[in-house]
Formats: sequence, C-alpha cells, structure tokens
Amino acid sequence: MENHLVIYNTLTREKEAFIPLHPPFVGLYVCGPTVYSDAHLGHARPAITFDLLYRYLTHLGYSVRYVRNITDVGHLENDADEGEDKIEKKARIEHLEPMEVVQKYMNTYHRNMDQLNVLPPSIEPRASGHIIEQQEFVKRILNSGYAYEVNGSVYFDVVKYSRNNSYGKLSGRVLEELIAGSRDLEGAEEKRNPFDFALWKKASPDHLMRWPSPWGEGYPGWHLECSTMSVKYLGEVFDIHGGGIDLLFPHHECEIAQSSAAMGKESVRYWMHNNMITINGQKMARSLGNFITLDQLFSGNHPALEKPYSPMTIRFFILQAHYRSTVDFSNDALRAAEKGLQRLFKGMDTLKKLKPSDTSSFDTAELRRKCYESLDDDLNSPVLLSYLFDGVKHINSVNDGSETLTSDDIVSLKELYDTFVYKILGLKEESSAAGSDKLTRELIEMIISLRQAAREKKDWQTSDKIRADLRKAGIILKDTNEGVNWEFE
RNA sequence: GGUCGGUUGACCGAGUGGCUAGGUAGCGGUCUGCAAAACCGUGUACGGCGGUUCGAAUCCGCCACCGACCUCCA
Repeated sequence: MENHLVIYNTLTREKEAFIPLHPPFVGLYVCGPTVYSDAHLGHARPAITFDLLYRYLTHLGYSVRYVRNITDVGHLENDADEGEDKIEKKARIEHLEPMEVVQKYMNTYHRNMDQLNVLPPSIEPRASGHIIEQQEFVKRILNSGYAYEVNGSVYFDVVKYSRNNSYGKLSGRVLEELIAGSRDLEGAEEKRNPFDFALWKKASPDHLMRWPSPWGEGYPGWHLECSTMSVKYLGEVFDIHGGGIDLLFPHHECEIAQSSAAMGKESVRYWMHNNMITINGQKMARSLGNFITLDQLFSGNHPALEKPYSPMTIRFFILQAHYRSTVDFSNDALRAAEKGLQRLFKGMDTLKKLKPSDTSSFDTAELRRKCYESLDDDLNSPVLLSYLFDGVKHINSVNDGSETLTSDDIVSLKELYDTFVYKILGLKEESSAAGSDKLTRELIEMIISLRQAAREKKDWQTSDKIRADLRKAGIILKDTNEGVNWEFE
C-alpha cells in the first residue's frame, strides 16, 4: 500500500514520510480525557485532529486500530504525585461514588464527541480496567532495575534511567537542568529524586479507589496506563501516538521512559501533538477557569458567548487552523466559521443542480490532486478547505453560466466533495429546524402558507407583517426562487 | 530564570526567497414587490532595526512584545 503522507514527528522535530510498521495495518494511540468534569472546547481539538487522521488513513485504505483511553483513576490534583485524585475529589464534592463521576462525565464526553461527528475509537480502554496489566508493567520495570519500592509505593528512577537513556529527548529537556531548576518537594521524601514519578502509589486509609498489589493496597500512577494499554492493544512497537502538546512533558516523556525501561525499546514511531485553543491569547483550561464547555458552546449559555454555535461550526472552526498552531477563540472567529461552513454546503448543494456542458472550463483532476496534496502535507486542513472553496467559486460560476463542466466532471466533483467534506473532514449538514419539535414545525409551515397566499394576492402589508412578527419570535424567513426557507435565529 | 514556539491586512487563518491561500466583515454590482439570503467583483498585509541576496514578509543577527512547557491540564 502506498501513500504520500508526511507527518511532523515531535520526536525528531521534522516532517517525515509516514511508513507504517505492518501495512495495511496502522496502530494509533491517543490520550483521551480524564473524566472528572464536563468536556470543554479544548477536548474538541485532539478529538477532531486525530479523528481527521483516523479518517484519512482509513480513506487511504489502511486498517487502523485507533485506541483512545479514558483516564478514570490515578490522575492526581497537585504536585508531583501528591494531592488528591481528581476523580475522588469530585466524588467527595458531589457525594458520588468515584465510578459514578467517571460514568457521568464519560457519558457527556461521548455525547459531545458524537455531536462533533467524531468517530468512536476502535478500543476505548479504561485505566481502572487494566490494573493487573499495569501491575505487570511495574514488575517489568522493577525487574529491569529502573524502579524502586518505598513504603508500598513504587517510583521510577529517572536518574538511573538517564544514565543509559535520554530522558528528555521528546520534550527537549535536560535532566540536570530540571534538577537544578526544581524546588524541594515537601512530603515527597520517599522519592530519591524530585523527578522520579510514581508507577504505583500506596493508598492512604481514606483513599477510595484502591486495589491489592504485591506492594500493598494502592492505585496506579497516571503515566502508566498509556504505556500499558497501548502496548496491550497495539503491540510493543506501534505507529502513532497522539495527544495535546501540554502532555509532552512530563506525561509522554515518562511514557517513553517506562516503555524503554520495561521492554528495552521504545514503543512509539511517530509522536504527534496538537496545539492548544486559546481564549484572549491565553490557554483555555479547566485549571485556569477560562474554559467553555461544549454544552455551553452548543447552547450559547456562557457570558463570553454572544450566541450558540453548532457542533459543526466548532468542528469547522478547528479544521480551519492547522493542528500544530494555536487557535484563538472569539465570537467573531466562530461567526466567520459558521458563515464559511454555510458557503461550503451551499456550494455542494449547487453542485447537485449543475447543468452539464460539452467541455469543462476548469480542471477537476487538478483540484483533486491539490486536495490530496494538502492533507498529505501533515494534515493541512486549512489549505484543503481553501482549495474546496476555490472549487465552490468554480461551481457557482458554472451555475451562473460563466464556466462549464462536462457531466463526467460534475460526477467526479460530487464524488470529490462527498469524500473530502463528509468522509474525511467529517463535516455534516445540520438543519437549524431540526431541533424543533413536530408541532412547532407544522405551525410555522402553516403560517408560511398563509403568508404565501397573501403574497400571491400581492398583499404585501399582510405578508410583511407576518414576516416581521415571526422575526420578533426568532424565526427568520427568506424568500427564494425555490420557495420560502425558514430558520431559527 | 530555563527550554520551545509565535508576531501576517478590520477579524480569523495558510503559505512561500521572486508567480504575493482561503473564510468572515466592509465596499460596489446582479437578482428580488420590499427585506433577507444568494451570487459576482474588489483589498499587494506580513512586529522593529540591521545584514545576506539581482530580489525577503519568507534566510541570518539583534531588539520588542505575546504564548506554551518547566506543578495538574486536551
């Protein structure tokens, strides 16, 4: 199987030709969410970025096994390996079982991803479901001599590891500098070094999530789940590991260390990192308190939002920027995305109605070539969209009679847009009337038909009053050649 | 403080050593009973100062500003 895909590998800091280890199979692992609160705009970025990759690789003919985990244990609140488990903390606040918290926010995440038309992964493993495997992984690291046990906890020995390995190779850190720049951590005396990290943590008496282990009752360290589950489902060496750039250090650095220590080799061949979404130039994050949840975005129910934005608007907005760039949130940008997406869909609508000619005045094969070229270049979706918009301009010109297309080219163009817009970019048309109930729709249709009767009698006064009154009720009418369109404001 | 990245027209956002994306908004037009929508046309912008070059916004140096990571975060 052949491809011309080039992807930017964070490990080498270069664009590299993508050559799968075992074609036609591709193994893809992406860090999923820690499910302790509602999914926000930031979660949409990696989900959509790697959904695009998953869809494109599949389109190219690969059988992709896409693994995206759910972190439901072991992700701590505070200082390195100190502080409360995020999920346990939330459980205490909401008076729920930790697994109720997990279930609740996992459900929300799944619903939001579905709204964004993000395909579900092939496997969605949970950390709590792989405790045994994680313990086995810890044993392997202990056997290799790169971990030590203290008081029922097991830590990874970063200093020892870095003697024979390059800790920091992914993130560009130098251990000596990290140590020099670090402060002493209170309560972390168990560690030989502040940069050692927990593989297994002893559970304090009041800790809720706990499992028996050779080292006593405890729970796994956060970094461990990804190393363990990726290897379990994708093999000791696999093709692509993705995630947010904020996970580069320490999370992914620790993953490399764990896998190298346990298996004597690295698991990941291509590391890919999506950049952040910013709001007013600053990262959007739960911890900064400036985040907007996806439900808020879809409903418009947030002080920073001037209106609701549909899931496809969000998806388009994210795809309009390259995944390695930051993208700044604003109402203006969202509104522009909303309009742009409409233009794209209108163009595809027009395409369906084009009248064929004997000749074509522009080269559809060239457009197709450019579309592939853009995605092959490290998933450059903004450039792909620019070509698709160029195509829309041609389509509209054909519709106006200033350009022509043969029937073969029209068929080919339809196929091209279906493939790239629906299948690869994962965009779909949303009807603004879809959210309304049947009764409302029927009542509006009835009012419109009364207005049409008035219009036929050229009773513009009645006609305009109906239009104006509906406008006040938040319903917008548009008279077109094909009849009346309506939508909610 | 260390490491890395960025600074593009009104806004968002690509990209390239010379052929100077795309979207949105604005302006002009077409269409329409009016309105809206739609469509067409229209904008030589790349932080500052030097340097390399026939030519730089694109390469190099310095400066300024912004951000990310260095503690949890997608």
